Amino acid sequence: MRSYGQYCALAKALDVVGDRWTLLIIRELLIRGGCRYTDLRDGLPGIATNLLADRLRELEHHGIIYLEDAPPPVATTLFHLTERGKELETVIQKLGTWGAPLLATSSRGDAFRTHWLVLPLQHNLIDRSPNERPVSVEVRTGDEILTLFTEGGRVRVDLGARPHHNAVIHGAPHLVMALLLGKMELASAKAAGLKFNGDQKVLRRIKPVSTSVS
Amino acid sequence: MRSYGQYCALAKALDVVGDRWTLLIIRELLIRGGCRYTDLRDGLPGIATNLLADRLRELEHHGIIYLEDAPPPVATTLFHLTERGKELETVIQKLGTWGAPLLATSSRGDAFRTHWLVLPLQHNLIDRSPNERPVSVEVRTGDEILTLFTEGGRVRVDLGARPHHNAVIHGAPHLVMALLLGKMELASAKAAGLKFNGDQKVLRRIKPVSTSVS
DNA sequence: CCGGATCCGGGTTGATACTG
DNA sequence: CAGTATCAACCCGGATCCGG
Repeated sequence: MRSYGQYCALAKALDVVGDRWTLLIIRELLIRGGCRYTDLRDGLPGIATNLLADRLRELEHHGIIYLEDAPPPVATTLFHLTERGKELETVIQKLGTWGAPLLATSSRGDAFRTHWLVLPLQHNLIDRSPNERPVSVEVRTGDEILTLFTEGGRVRVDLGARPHHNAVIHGAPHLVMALLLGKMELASAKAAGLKFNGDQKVLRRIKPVSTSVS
Repeated sequence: MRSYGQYCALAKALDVVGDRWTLLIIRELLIRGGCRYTDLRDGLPGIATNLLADRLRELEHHGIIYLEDAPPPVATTLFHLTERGKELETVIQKLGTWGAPLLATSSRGDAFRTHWLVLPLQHNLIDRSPNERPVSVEVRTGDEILTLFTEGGRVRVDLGARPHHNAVIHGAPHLVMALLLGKMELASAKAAGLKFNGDQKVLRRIKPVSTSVS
């Protein structure tokens, strides 16, 4: 992208991360940590492969990501965020919070990846009973499985299943989000097709930070 | 901009404000309030007039701005942010904070407008002695004049001069910012060409929030 | 299969000129 | 003052190809 050429911090930030796809690439790296080229392409449906290669080059040049030559058995290069790159998490969180209301009117043809739920869930959920024993919830939606678990008053969200969990939520992404973010009661969500098994007390314990939307 | 087509709040936000120039237009409206078309063009050096017209149309369509037909004496249309548009201030503040370190290595040919300093100053300065009588500082840099004044523990930054002020700072933008944001001592700033007249105590009273950069 | 590079058609941007 | 019109240059998306 051509530089705005303005002596302004916002313009300078956009010179680096204002390109199309750039912030979405950083979203992927924030969620998943080190990624292979193909992992990124899978998490960014619609991106052209030459654009992904271009963006990764620019991001490395700007010190936002670095490349790791993974040792054998994998023998591939992994892309990681630098510390400077990780500092973009607050930017992405604010943009996501602002954009969350737009999901309500989302078109049905939208692509979806389960791991996209990690950041909004992690930013909005807290453990209301941090002194009781830890609990975890398995979330089955889309093509992958997420696990929510309490940890030090916070709620961590990880990709993949765990051997133990106190409850399982299974259903369409918007129903899962509406239930967990307190926009819908369990009964309504079930009526809309969501399935819930296990201890319902976890829903009173894992709650959104406030009445916030995203 | 073509939609990313992803069921993700970040992608939806970028569908609306991810276009080139869009966030800079919102910056202008945040700083100055209602603007005429020409005000916006002047505050966005480098933008093509057809792009400005396109972006304003899209922003109105998305409910980020609205048009006001200013009554005579001015008899022109003014562009305003809606409440939804004003909610982007936190996004812009985070992006600006992230981008602030990039100003250090800024090229000398960058365009500059004095009012671009309003948001970074207002976000980073507080009144360390909110119970004493209010003070104000006139800042002369670039082509316009700013006035800083304490108000309820905060520091407000407005465009234009005031009849009364306790001190005047006059010099290059980067020196003004370095002094006010605590990155440079007054003596060093003066040695670099900054001029300071009036009560130096205001510099111990109007201070950056922390050691933050932007 | 992985990590791209190359090519091409179409859409977007930027500069300038022009108009009500 | 507030845009529209025009057009060249650039960028994007999709497809294909290629070396490890």
